[in-house]
Amino acid sequence: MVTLEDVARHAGVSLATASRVLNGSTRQVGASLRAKVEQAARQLGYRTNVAAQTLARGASNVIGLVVHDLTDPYFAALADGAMRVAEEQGLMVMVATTHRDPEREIAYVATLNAQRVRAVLLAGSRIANPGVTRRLREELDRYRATGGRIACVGQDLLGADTVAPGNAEGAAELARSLAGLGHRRFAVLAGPPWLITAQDRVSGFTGALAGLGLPAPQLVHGTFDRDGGYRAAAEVTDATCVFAVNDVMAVGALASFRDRGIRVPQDVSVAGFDDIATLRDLVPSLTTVRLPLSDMGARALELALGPSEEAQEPRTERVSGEVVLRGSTRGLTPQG
Amino acid sequence: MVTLEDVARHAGVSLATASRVLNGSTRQVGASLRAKVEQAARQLGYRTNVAAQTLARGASNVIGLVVHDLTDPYFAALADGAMRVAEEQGLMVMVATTHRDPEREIAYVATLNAQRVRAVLLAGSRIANPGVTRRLREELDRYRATGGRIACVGQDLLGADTVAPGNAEGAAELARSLAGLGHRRFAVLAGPPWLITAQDRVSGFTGALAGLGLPAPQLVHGTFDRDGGYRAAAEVTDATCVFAVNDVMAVGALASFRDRGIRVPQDVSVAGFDDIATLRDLVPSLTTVRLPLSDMGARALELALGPSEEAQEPRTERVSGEVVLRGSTRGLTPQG
DNA sequence: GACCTCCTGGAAAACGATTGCCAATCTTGC
DNA sequence: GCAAGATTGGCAATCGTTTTCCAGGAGGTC
Repeated sequence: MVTLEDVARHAGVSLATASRVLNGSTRQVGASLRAKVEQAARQLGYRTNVAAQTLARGASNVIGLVVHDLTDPYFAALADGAMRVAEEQGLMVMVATTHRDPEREIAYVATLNAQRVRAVLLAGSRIANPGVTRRLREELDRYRATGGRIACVGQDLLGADTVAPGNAEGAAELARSLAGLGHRRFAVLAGPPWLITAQDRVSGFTGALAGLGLPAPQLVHGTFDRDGGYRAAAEVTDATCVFAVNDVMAVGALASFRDRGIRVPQDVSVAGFDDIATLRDLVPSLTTVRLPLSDMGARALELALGPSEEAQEPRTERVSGEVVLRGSTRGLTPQG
Repeated sequence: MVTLEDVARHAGVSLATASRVLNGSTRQVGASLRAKVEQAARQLGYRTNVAAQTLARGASNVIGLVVHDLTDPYFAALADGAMRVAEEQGLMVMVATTHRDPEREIAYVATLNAQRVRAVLLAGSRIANPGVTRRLREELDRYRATGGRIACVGQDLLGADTVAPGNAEGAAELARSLAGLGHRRFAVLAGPPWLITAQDRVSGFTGALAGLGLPAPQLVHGTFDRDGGYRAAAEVTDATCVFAVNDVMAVGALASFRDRGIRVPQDVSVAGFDDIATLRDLVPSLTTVRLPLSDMGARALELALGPSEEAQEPRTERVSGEVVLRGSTRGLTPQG
């Protein structure tokens, strides 16, 4: 294991000089010594020991990213955006997946705190559970107290900088668009009642329908994934249009209808949310609300790394979704 | 910033005792002191400084994972499997995405070496470029020389433990299955010529056709992603069955045919490779070769962490793919 | 030529843990 | 009741950097 001391000795300089040459420093080093050190480092195959560097500097070059599930393209896209920014800044990314277990989320924040990561990004919906949220906040506060930076993608519930997708607004806009196509009787595949992202999308959707004087939609709860959409779709009765609160659930719904011989969009229209890139080639192509996921991930990291602005209010940056009408929804004659 | 020394003082014990209580040690500590230390740690909100721990122990609790692109579900599935094992072992995962740039891959290995990660997992196809491969090997050797462990998913080209999918064999088996359906004239959307995974799948496929006495397929090269499949499909002439060397390309091919009014499978059959979970709900559902991606990622990490078996030959573990015939391919009458 | 400033190089003190060794106490077998 | 052995606690060295401070030399000004 080659250490900086080896390099210094080999180059005939002091430890301090070697350090100044090889790792950024404000101090200048004379050209001849500088060359000697660089050559010695190359010859010996020296690699900085980042642990020692982190210890000495008191700051690491790592950021932590906590997501629910990397195989969910939603989180993969967020992660991709965050990693793009991280690379630009010369930072490494430590990824933790909670698989939707809030306890694990808390534990990972503690672990990332122990790692003294520069910033923690929390992606994914908060859950409506005051006890868990309080303990997560405590853990985050502990982290923040020692200089840690935090940003979230999702709801502004943790007193941290947040990139907040316009879930309610996007769903409302979608509801109005679908109503504009002539739909009157809706069902919502609503996901888990405790998931705030799901809640917001449901309430935005139903609120907009109410605003148009339309009857309340049928709500079917279930899991937030493909199978949840599949199962929930089977319980839909008497609707011309089904809104699944995310694209992956919409895919499940499409499969469910297909398996039962119900045609989309002829017999029922289906809409989702997120506009996952991998799913854009579905047939029928999915009407949805587009979120700029990769940019949201990137933006969240930028927020976290931005100027600390001590004691200032945490910033919340709203991102609005854009309704994209595609083949999975069809227009109805006014008589429906 | 609470340090172990603060905890020790607060508990009225020595640094050594506090360390032994709070971080695993073979040494026993008496019950009363142990309780005092634990309480002090809790009260003060102590979090181990992992950088210091890593430095003192000379070993970190982090593994590095190098992938091409996290938004590609292939890599997401591999990463998911690796992270499952990592969590079981109490390790954190640092993820680096190369976006298929081999220079970045080399640079990331150097960075992960500097981080003194316990193991590096290299996922994704090697490229057929001796110069780059040599420099990557040099960097890996440097890492290995200091005790680093390495495993790959893909080709056994780096002298490291490898989980090697049976690309050639799987493609050959697929070719035989498709021939069994009556197909005689094939096209292969072959991806980039320098990508070894793509090469292997192409050669396995064409080899099997030759073995059956069938004419060589039309080869169309292109990028390894959805758009590559889309574009390559447009150049196919006179084939009853198209093999895209991965599922994502097959999705592009399906879209291309659809856009041009060519029906799948009535007018042409399409097959892919990998059996990506997110794409299982496509219509027509994709004939493909299933790889246990998540398990492969998990296995790779297990190999890397396994007993070091000094100077032993690197182990290569073969994983075979399983042909899954689905709706995107149809049987032809013997006359074709 | 004296004095001051600026610049470069090195010695040594952190940074926050782990752990080898020694000493003190407690068991245990006789 | 005592020696030998087993436990337990603490001191201090160590891990590989960064960075503060100090010393010496070069260059500039009066």
